[in-house]
Amino acid sequence: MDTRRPHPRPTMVDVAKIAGVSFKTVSRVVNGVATVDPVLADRVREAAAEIGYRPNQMAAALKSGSTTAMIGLVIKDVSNEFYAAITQGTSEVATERGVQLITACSPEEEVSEDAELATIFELCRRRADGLIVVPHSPDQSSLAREVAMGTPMVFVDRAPRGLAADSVVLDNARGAALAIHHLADQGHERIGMVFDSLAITAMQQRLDGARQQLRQLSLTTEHGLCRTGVHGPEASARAVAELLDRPDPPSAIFCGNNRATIGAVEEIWNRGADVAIAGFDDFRLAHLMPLPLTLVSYDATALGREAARLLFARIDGDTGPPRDLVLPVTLRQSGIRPLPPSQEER
Amino acid sequence: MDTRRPHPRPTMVDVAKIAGVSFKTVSRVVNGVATVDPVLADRVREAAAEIGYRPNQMAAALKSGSTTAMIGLVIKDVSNEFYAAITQGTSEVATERGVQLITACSPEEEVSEDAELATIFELCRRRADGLIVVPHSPDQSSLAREVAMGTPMVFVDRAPRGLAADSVVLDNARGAALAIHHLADQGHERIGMVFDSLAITAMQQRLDGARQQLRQLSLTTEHGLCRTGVHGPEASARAVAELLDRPDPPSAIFCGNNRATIGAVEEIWNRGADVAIAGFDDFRLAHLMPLPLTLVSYDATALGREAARLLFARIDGDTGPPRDLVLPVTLRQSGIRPLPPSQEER
DNA sequence: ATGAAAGCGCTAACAG
DNA sequence: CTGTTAGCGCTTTCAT
Repeated sequence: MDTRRPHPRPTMVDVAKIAGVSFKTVSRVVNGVATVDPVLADRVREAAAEIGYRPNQMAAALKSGSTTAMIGLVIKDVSNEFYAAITQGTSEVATERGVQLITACSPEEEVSEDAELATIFELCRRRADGLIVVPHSPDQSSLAREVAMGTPMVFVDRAPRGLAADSVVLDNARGAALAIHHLADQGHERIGMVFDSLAITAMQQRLDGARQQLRQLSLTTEHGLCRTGVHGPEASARAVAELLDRPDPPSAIFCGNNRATIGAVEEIWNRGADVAIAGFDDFRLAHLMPLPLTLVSYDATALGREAARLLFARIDGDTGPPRDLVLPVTLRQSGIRPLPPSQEER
Repeated sequence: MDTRRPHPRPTMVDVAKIAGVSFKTVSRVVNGVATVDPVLADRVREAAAEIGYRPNQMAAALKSGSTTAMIGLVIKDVSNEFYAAITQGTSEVATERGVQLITACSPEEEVSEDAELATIFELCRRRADGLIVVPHSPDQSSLAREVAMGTPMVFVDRAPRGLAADSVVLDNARGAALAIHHLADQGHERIGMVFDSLAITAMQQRLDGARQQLRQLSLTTEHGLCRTGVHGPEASARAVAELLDRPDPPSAIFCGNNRATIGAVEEIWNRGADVAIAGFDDFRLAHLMPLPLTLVSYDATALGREAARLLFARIDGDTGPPRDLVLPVTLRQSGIRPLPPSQEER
């Protein structure tokens, strides 16, 4: 492979030659050190502009103890609204600090534990100043050494296991409880539930929160009304169909995440059934869904933002005990009423 | 700032010391050079694993002519479905090549030309092997030097101006023409139009395509029926309201992008008006919109994927003339009928 | 205020 | 097959 560049990038030495100074003076000017003769500084800047000099950030970062001014973000899939929001939040804070974001997403549906580890190690090889990880592996203990060696990590949406590190998560149990409570308030006594895999901590917490609230309200928690391991809208639509086809169908459905909610909307709309829907996660266009929806809403961007803040605190030397931030959730009414012009409440 | 790391990252020398070899042998093992005594190689690997050695990729990339194995992606806002898809496509191809993606998004609504340039230069300073840019500035001529110095760039959604570089764009004019043609087929003779700022090339092309098709069909192109500079769903809803409040309202609306389409859906649904909607851009959940929709659809992920392919070809030394890839668009019916159980066509 | 020399962690000639 | 010697582009002592 011919790796010669047409016009190789100029270095400080090239600039120095043109400006007629030593390359150290160039370094000073580039770094904005004040103790440089203004005349020389101008000459250097001129020379730099003339040949299009761009300081090599990677070379600068090589000096030990210095920073690469990059942080890594390990997520599953940016095209997912939830991860995109996290990315956005992280990116905002990083940009404020002049830090670049390396986004490493694993496109595969099922991220293997090894793949996730490999991605994280790769980011360590690049000497990212820190990592924000939305973990999918059950255990993070193998990362302890990387953290100890100076790559702080913050975990999002799921606290780390086997590793003392910061995390930012949602108040999952409470959100689910709120939703169940609301449905019960509406008079529903048989509530069906649809959850993604319980291997996802958040999902387990939501299920727990919902179950506890059901018990507290003395409503049924029979197993037949609860589907788990439901992945994606299509699977959710099928699960909802099965629930509604039971001899004793639920009159309301609680969905563990937005994809499940969407599947439920599809199925219930297609049947024209009168079944109330509540779901965890808000989503864009929820307000235009053809059915009324009760959603557990929260600021997904804040997950990324807060994670970034925690991370930068660590990068800046904070050595306090791990912090677990729990972001609040609220209940929100969404969706539209089936008949456009009439504005009456249900 | 105390930048000491608790346990500084070990280097090749550290590994070499433990394995009792020269650090060059470590280098060979790490790089998988075959000509190493298997016994020594094993000892090196063992030592490396023992102390958690991670080769410093940045130091390796310092050697002239080598690559950083990172490419930059310059977009406006990942939380936008369109950009997220581009990111996803780019990421997939990059991952295949073992290349990391630096995502640089400008969170501001109005990205200044300078900010965009600064972002690109920053990525050059980091010596990204190449850049994928969704440009918002009107002119790219100031990037010529960076390209000449070895940072190839591929532009997405908009061809570069003042710079000979590859681009991947949509067949905007054709998509708009298709949509107009379809509306005309449905019997609509007065078609209103809502576009975002025409400074966005794609928007101008869509308008041009629509206008030409209208003329070809001998339909009205009166200025009062066409709104431009409409940014976001709310503005679009207002624009649509104005169009519908005219003494001679259109019976159909064509929207220049998905955000405009969403605004139109909101407004038309709220009024319960019988107005047909067509729009550029497909979007998730379009199939659950409460009104029938005709959408100009395309594979947004492919934009990123093809851009990445072009970029890697350049990185691999392709010096052919710039290529402009035009990705096809198709018309798709979406949305649902207002009354759930009845399946009759309109 | 400026420059010379050393070294960051690694790769790439060259020797041994 | 292995080790030595130079750099890569920059920052950081330490002199001048």
